[in-house]
Parts: sequence; C-alpha cells; structure tokens
Amino acid sequence: MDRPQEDIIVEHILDAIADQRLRAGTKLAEQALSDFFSCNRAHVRRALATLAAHRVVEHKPNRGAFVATPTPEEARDVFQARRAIETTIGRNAVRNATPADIDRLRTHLAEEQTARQGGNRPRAIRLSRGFHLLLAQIGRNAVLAHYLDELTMRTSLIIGLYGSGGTLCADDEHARIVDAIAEGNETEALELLDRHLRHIEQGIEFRETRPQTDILSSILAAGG
Amino acid sequence: MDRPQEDIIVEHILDAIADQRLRAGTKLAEQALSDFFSCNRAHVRRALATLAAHRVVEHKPNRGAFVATPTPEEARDVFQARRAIETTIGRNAVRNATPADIDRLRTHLAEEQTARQGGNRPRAIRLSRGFHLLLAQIGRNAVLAHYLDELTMRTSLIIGLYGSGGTLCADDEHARIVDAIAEGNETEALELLDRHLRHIEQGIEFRETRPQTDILSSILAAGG
DNA sequence: TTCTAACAGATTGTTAACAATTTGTGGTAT
DNA sequence: ATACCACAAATTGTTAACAATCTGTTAGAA
Repeated sequence: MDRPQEDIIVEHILDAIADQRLRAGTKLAEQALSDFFSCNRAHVRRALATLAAHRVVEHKPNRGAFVATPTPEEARDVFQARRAIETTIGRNAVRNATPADIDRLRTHLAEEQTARQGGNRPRAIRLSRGFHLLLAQIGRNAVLAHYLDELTMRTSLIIGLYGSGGTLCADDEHARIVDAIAEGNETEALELLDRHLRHIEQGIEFRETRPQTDILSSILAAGG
Repeated sequence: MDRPQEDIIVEHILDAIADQRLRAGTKLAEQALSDFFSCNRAHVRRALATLAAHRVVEHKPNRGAFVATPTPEEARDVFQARRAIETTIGRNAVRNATPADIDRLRTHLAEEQTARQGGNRPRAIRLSRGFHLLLAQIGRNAVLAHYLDELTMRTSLIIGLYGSGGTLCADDEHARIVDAIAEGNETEALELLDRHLRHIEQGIEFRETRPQTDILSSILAAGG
C-alpha cells in the first residue's frame, strides 16, 4: 500500500461521508483525529490536505478543517456532472458487460433489496452508492470511475443537507437498468440511467442548513 | 486566499506540468522544492499530498514524489473522460454563451494564432489548453470545469510522453468550434468538439519512455 | 573484470516543542 | 440585562531535530 497511515485516515473519513455518518459542516479537529487514529498531527494534516483536494473537506485558515457544505449551485453542477460521466460509464458497461458482470449486478440488487426491506438504512445507502460504483467498474475506465467515486460522496453530502426524509435510489430503477444492460439494449439503459439520476436530483429541496456539532469520535468508530 | 504558501507550490507545479515544462517521471525532491519556495518541508509535503490527490504526482514510499507517468490505458481513459465531460461543457457553452463570451473566444483565438505563427511553442501550448478551459468557464459548471482542468494537465503529460513532435490543438479546429457556438448550432459544435478531441488522441503514439533527469529549479524558475 | 559488501551521504519519515491565532469565560462598566 | 474588554484555554500553524531508509561509491574477493 502507498502511505498506509494517511490513506487509512482518508479512507475512513471518505467512508463516513459516503455513508452519511459524517455530515456537511462537521468540524474535523486535528487533535481528535490524531487521537482516534493514534498518529501524530502531521499525518492528520496531510490527510486533510488530500481530502480538501477531493473537495469533500474545506479548509478555513486558522479555523480548521470542516466537512464540505455544497451550495445549491454546486449541487446542481454535481448532478449534471454525474449525468455526463455516468452516461459514458453506462455505455461502457453495456458494451463490456460479461455474463459474470451481470451476475455481480444481480447479486448486488438482491443485497440492496434485502437491506431495504430489512429497514437497514445505513447499509441501503452504502449499497445504493455501490451499485453506481459497480457500473463504473464494469465500464472499465478508471478515470471516470474515480470521478464518480468523488461525485457520489459529494452526492451523499448534498442529500444529507437537502434531501427529503427518505431520499434513496429506488432499487427498482436499478433493477430495470440491469435488465437493459443484460439485454444489451444500450439506448434503453442510458435512458433509464439518465432518468434515474434526474429522480435523485428531484428528491432534493434546498433549504437553510444548521451548523453541525456532531461528535467526531463516535461517528468514526461506527465505521466498518 | 486559502493556504497561500501551499497553494503557491501546488499552482506553480501544476502550471509547469500544464506547460509541458515538467515532464512525466521528474523527481520532485522535497529539499529542492523547499529551497526554491523558501519554506519548510512540511509545506512541501502537504503540497505533494494535494498534487497526488489530483493524480498528477505519484508518491513512492521512501523514494519520494514524482511527476505522474500515465500508462497507455490511463491515456485512453483520460481521452474518453474528456469527450464525456467536454460534450456537456460544450452544450452548456452553446446555451449560455453571451455576445461578450463570443468576443472572449475570438480574442483568445487571435492570441493563439499569433503565438503559433510567431513560433512561440510554450505560449501556444498554454493558450491551446486555455481555449478548452475558457469553454468550461463559459459553460458555467464549476465541477466539470475543475475536472477538465485536471484532465488537461494529464493530457499535457500524455502528450509529453507519447506525442509526436508537433502535437498541438489545431487552432482552425478551435475557430470552427467558436463559429458553431456563435451560430448557436449545438449539434455542429458538439460534433466538431468531439472530432477535435479524437484528433488530439490520434496524434499520440505509445512507445517506451525514458527515465527523466531534469533539473527542477530551472524548470520552476521558468514559470510565469 | 565483475560481483558483492560495507560504508558515507543524501533523502524521506516521524516526532515534539514552540509560536500565533482563535474561542470561550468571567468580570466590569454602562 | 447587555455590551465590552481582558485573560485563559484550546486549536491551528511553524519549525527544527532526530530516526529510518535509500543511493551511490569504494574496496575487496572470486
């Protein structure tokens, strides 16, 4: 692995953001993080620099690092970027998907449904995001996959900020996308994917946001 | 400004990469950088972490940081990602372009032509990239603009590695794209943009690459 | 000559101490 | 009661020293 110590911090925080445990605006105090990860502040500071470069953390001089708070304009841009990127990802997926890939997708769908029916919302959120990342993996373009990874994390922040109560990918939409991919019906798959993304976007509603005062350590401890 | 010291280092190195002064594989020694920027190594290390997150620097444990060396597969992915992103950027540009924007584009084209005819290759490279970034600015999607910024820098590295001698955006192609935008002809503009990007990609040819032994300080000193 | 091993120098990695800034608290005056 | 100021605590920012690792050179043996 690359620089294990720092990468662990980065991954841990990214996971917490993706899972909507860490919410927009939460302060990421250096001391708290270096305590939690049993490392020194230099590691934490570099990890925070990395996270800031990924645009999921904002750095305020002399005030510290905070989980990014996307503006409504940024939210709009993120969704448009997702449509642009996932259209190409979807096309790649349709063209590259092997039977084994279709199996992986269907297995994933089943897990999603189980989590949803079992009322396991945190897991449903994670798997819902995982579906989109799985498509990107099948599409076999690492650059687009990486950008989608970033965008889905920012989407998590946006939904946490502006989403109505139960905002979540409808998994019957996921299922229909898989059907279209399995049939090799590119037009249909891309149409469904685009509509799906627009549905997610429609589920958000801009409103005033409150300052965040969550306690960091308990949030991070909840992670896998 | 955010964290001036570090951001200066990051911007300086990004500029050098975009301008093809810093080539793939060049070692970025911490001491050399902290000497050049008159700062301490902690700043340099955080700047390098940021650059690594942007995928233009690779970090090898205990060996140091190097300008990234994109593989042929990565190059292919970068170009496909550019087509995906710039298609949406182009559409936004056609729809949002004001007469003032068209003026800016035409002014830019003139500067490009001057640089090219005057044999000023470094400036031609910078302006050629600038054209694409200007389109992104007119498109008014900050997320896509940022990704394009990253992708154009990676394109610079790719062309530096695998480009045939005079690989450069043909500026008559740029001019025709501007014409289509000025006419509001979206289909034509997007078609031309896509073809333009494919032409750039066709100008590269994968071959073995040599280890790089450039001297960092003189490269950075050449920057604006 | 060629290969190996040991050493010295240079570079990266880690840590702790100190400085500067902000934040919260308590007291005082209006 | 409220506004304001001063002080203390906490947090971020900066720096230097030290440890670990790698690189290149030199000497010696096959």
